[in-house]
Amino acid sequence: MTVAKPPAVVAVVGATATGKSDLGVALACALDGEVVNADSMQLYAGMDIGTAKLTLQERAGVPHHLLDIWDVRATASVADYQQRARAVIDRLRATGIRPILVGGSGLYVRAVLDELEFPGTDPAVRAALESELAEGGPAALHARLATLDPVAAAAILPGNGRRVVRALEVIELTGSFRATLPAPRPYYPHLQIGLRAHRPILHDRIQHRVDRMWAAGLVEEVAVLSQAGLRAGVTASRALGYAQVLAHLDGQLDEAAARAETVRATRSFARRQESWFRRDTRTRWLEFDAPDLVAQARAAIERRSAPG
RNA sequence: GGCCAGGUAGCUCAGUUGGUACGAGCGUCCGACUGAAAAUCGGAAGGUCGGCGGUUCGAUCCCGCCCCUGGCCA
Repeated sequence: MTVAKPPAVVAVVGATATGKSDLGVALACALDGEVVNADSMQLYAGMDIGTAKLTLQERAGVPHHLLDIWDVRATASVADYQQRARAVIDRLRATGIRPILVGGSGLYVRAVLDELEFPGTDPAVRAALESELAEGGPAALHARLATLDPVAAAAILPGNGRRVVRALEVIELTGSFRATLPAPRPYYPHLQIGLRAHRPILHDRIQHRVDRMWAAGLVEEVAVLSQAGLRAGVTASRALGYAQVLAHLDGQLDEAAARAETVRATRSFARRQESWFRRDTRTRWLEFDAPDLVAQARAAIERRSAPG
């Protein structure tokens, strides 16, 4: 009687609008798996249309974990996500269920699949640094970082106030800050499948996706969330589509401009996603529109699982 | 048909009172990324300065003609 080994984690990553969610469901069905969300914005309850969250029907009976776990007013936290995602994955693997991690948030995926420990945070320290940033700009803070941790300072560009603030916060808490990602070391045995689309096609798909979001009532969704405190959330209020519609509701953009700006920003985001996942040489890239996409993915997974 | 404004990077526009375009924003391409990452920041490639002729040592900038765009007048 052999005890079944816990299944390796399969991750489906890539740029937005390449069909990750659908492939995730298909693989879950084929491999007796369940989907674990790795999309930072789908973690928010009520953000459905703008995050292209799969409907219950589209999930086809496959359990989806870690959707709708945060209130739109809450600030996102990779560390919190990491802990929750690993708890879910541990549970699934222990019962022989294949976890299919699906999402385009690079850091989130990385935080789950590989060794990565996030130093703590302190709201008071952070707030103080942020007000300093707002008043004096990033240069002064970066100069201070250079005296406290030259290595970190060298790795963070002087104009990047956001990262400089975080670095200084961590230094105040722990004495140093690691500003470069370590070489990946797997936390779980896993295979990362990347879906890829040629840029012009991807751009076209993004345009159509945004059109569909508008037709499906994104403006109304944002209006409702606005009542629920969306503006108070530093993360959710900046989400693609949501930020632009909020600007429109505030009269800063007309609706056409909000829509065009959403397309523009989403394309730009897709570029960053590709850049992130491309950097990870372990990613197994598949063409998003391959007729036998699911079969290709399964083959890759079987190869991964094969002994030797 | 006449008058006016304008034709400079893929787009929207700066600029040079004649001496190799300091261009900018956006787009495009690329990169970084450890508790906001759908965030944040950086780099690169793009121009025969509408066409033809003239003046000049030299013209994107001056002159002439032509073409195109927008507006006004007929």
